[in-house]
Amino acid sequence: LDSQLWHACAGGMIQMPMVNSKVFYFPQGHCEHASGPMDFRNFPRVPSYILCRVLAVKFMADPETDEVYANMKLAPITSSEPGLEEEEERVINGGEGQENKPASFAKTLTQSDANNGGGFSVPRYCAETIFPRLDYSADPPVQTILAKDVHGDTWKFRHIYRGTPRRHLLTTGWSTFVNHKKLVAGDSIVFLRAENGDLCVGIRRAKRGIGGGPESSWNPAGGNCV
Amino acid sequence: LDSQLWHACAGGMIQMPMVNSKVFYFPQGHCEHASGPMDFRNFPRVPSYILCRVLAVKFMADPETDEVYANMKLAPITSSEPGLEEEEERVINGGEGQENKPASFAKTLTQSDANNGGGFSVPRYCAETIFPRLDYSADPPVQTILAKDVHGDTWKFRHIYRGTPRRHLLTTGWSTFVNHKKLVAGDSIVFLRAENGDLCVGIRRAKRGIGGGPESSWNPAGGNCV
DNA sequence: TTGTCGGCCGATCGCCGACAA
DNA sequence: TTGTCGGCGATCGGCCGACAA
Repeated sequence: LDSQLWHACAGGMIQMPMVNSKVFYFPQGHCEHASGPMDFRNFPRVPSYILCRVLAVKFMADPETDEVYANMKLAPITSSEPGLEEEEERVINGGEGQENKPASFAKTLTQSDANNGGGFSVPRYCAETIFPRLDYSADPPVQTILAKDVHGDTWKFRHIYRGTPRRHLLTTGWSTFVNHKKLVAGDSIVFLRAENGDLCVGIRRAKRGIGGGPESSWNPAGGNCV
Repeated sequence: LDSQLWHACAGGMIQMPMVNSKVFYFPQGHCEHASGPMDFRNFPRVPSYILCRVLAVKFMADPETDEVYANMKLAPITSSEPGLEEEEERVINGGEGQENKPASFAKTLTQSDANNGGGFSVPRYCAETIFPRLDYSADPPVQTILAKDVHGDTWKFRHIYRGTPRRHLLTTGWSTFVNHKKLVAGDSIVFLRAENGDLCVGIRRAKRGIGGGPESSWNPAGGNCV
């Protein structure tokens, strides 16, 4: 899985440590994330955190849901090990340099995007910045867009600029995508222009937690250009 | 799972031994059935067959495909055990007495049954023998039919007698059934009238073996009233 | 008796601009 | 700028009798 697309799907709040950097591993946090709350007072010999060196990082995506996650290989660091202190805070950010991140855009799906008539309302900024340039001399301006998902599968969309006032829309192909990915209002879609010019598409599922609560509507990178 | 419906789905060629009867157990046959061809010459100490007593028989159906199978508990018989010779050939036939089998009917689905317009052409014999009696004074004669599948789920069909010449058809509800069960032309459907009067419905998948061969078109009970 | 076909009608899908937030 | 709505044309599902095997 492409690291750039992975980061675009994960969102701007997610930072991944580089291989060979040092991290703290929290056994209780890992355990709770994997299988729910657990009382670690029964295991007093498990330390609350362990200093580790990152041996490997693998960017993954769930074959069913497209949700991204990572596999990391960690090794505990003995206190005598020579440190590479200056490397500790390095992170993989999807691009090489600081401002070399590829352009990407995330939008949370509205009811109209997910339910109605099978169309997707494309924010102008996304259409003009991420999508291939549209020939505005045509009437109406229209083109076919190809986008690769996290599995490398290509999706075809009809991109048209129409209506009064004019706006960008994805029409034919959009509902197929929505149905196949089982998207609902509240889920987000991510468009990304890779360095080689390819257009990529990823998704972020809305939090499905019972109750949901106000925190589930707080989206670290939702609706904003990364 | 009801033993009568199980036998109707399994077909007339399938006979199940009664509990306490004696059977021969073939290890190689069992193994090949479960996991494919195997060379038993590597295991010369495994006998080719073992005389056993049937301790239990459980009639099952795959929750996904509805295909029926059985779980049997066998115990090897020591040669010194007193035999109940007269019981050896008793089988469970789904009914109690000899001619007490419930009426059932199997039909292999045609292209028209599986693909076209969502209807099912009901052979006259099935409609008149298995289905509830239709009121032929109405014009057209029509009724709603309820049928229980192997899981106990009830399916609703519109049964109508129309056309020139007149014929029995299942219309509304049929395509839902076909899609849900993923039936294709060549699969079979079994209707059965249980002793309590309930109508039941089961399915037999067509052989999907590679090549198929002529033997896959030879259906022990297909198309015939059992 | 029943498998397949074309006709046809109604439901749904999905593209559209109007309008307003 | 863009979310939602009603309109409406195209497509599809599915019920029908005709016809022939």
